[in-house]
Amino acid sequence: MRIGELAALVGVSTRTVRHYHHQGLLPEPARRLNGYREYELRDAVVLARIRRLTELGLSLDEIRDVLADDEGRELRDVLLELDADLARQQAEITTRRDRLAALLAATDLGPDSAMSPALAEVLGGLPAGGSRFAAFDRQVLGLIEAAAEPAHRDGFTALFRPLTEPDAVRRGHALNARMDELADATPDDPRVAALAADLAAHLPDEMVTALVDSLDDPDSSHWLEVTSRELPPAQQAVIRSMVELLKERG
Amino acid sequence: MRIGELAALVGVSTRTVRHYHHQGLLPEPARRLNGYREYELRDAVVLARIRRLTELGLSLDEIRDVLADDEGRELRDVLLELDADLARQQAEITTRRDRLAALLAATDLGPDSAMSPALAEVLGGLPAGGSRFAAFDRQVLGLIEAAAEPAHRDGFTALFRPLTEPDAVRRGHALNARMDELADATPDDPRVAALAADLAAHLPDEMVTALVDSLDDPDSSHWLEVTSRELPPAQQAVIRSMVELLKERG
DNA sequence: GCTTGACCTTGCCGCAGCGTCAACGTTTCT
DNA sequence: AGAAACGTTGACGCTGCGGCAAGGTCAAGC
Repeated sequence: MRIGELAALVGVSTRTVRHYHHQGLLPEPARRLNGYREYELRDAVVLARIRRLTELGLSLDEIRDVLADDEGRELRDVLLELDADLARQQAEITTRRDRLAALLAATDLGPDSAMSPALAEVLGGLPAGGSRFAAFDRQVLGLIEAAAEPAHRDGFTALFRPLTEPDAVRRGHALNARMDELADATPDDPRVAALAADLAAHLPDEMVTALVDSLDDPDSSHWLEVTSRELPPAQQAVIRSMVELLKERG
Repeated sequence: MRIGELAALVGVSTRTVRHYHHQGLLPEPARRLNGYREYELRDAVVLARIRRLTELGLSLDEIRDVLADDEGRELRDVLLELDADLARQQAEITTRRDRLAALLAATDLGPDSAMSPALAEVLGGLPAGGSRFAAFDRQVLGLIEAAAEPAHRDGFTALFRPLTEPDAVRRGHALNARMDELADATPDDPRVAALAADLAAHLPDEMVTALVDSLDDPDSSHWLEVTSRELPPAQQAVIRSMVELLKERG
């Protein structure tokens, strides 16, 4: 048998057969005088076994090990491990499809497409008008939703609750406006402390504890610092001051 | 923000961020005087969106298209297509796990590990003794099981039925022995025609039709020729003769 | 004898999505 | 001043082959 016949017999390409030779999976057969490889039925049997194992999802390395260890319990171990891996993949795909479905449902509703339904609702409550600070809110909320660890997500989302709860939208509008007014102020402006106090006052206790817990993690406090870094100084001062107040409460 | 901060914020490596720049997914930000990239919050938001889409399973190319087409129905189309793809993958993994389970169950039973339970049973019925031809049977059955198209599998497996059915094992033993006797005979030996007739006589009609159908396909008849090629001439003659008899019956 | 076409040979590039050096400059802390 | 921890570009490595290049070989038909 020449390589083309072997390949057709088993249902692979000649390129695949040569690849298996190169990887040491299938031993190189004898050559004819002209250099052609000359296969026997045994080679086809081995090749077919290799194919069956690859179709099950084993890597070529694993198959080489299995074939080398000559039919022992090695195969069982590899197969069990593979099954566990496949189970993991199944669960992963299910998760992804669930998120996809949620995302598709959200795109049917509104333009805030690439976010979770919960966040889209929150953003819908944010005043869309000319507030500069509301735009900042949106960016940070989007980041938290997409990137923060789930453990910290609740704490940080809490920071924005006073601006976004349904019966607080108008109050949130006012708070954002007061932030906007501080764009050109200095950090020692008296309105800074006043606004920080008002923001802190609107946070319910359980959210404060979640937030304070998050801030214990150095990664998270760095998160807060980096995101607020491009705000004007007075606005940064508001946030720092508010966080201090919350830490005292927690 | 420098690249390390950005990466930590979103939860990726700096290598990943640079890779996205290189692929045109994330625009290159302004540089500081020393050449360092200087990021803003907007970049983190975009990066986080890219991550969410990759985690859903979109390719970087697709994500680039989606981001470019700026939130249109493009996204919906891609997501729907992706969901279909994931559904396909799920089905595929389920199939593989089913086969894995069958294979694991088989390895619990006997040493003929990498074959289906049905085939393992058949092989168990084959005489294991010194018959050279029985060894050939094993090889070809293994090949058929693993490699032949399912459509042709039944036809070819049929060829071996007379040797392997439970109440025919002893007869099979005899037939194999008669094949062995022909190892050094010439194709015109009278025992060739006799053995071919006996083999053909033991095939039930429905198997004959399946086999003859398979032989209409040029691929399949080539299959038969290649596998028998390394047999001694008289044994090849038996098979050719038997196939002729079967064609007349079908 | 010559061409044509279907085989075969080796060898190297390409793919996706980064990880992982290498070889070097910058900033920051001590 | 030196070390640690950043940053820069660039190039190779991984999987499982597909595809191409640049030939050599062989059977059939003119």
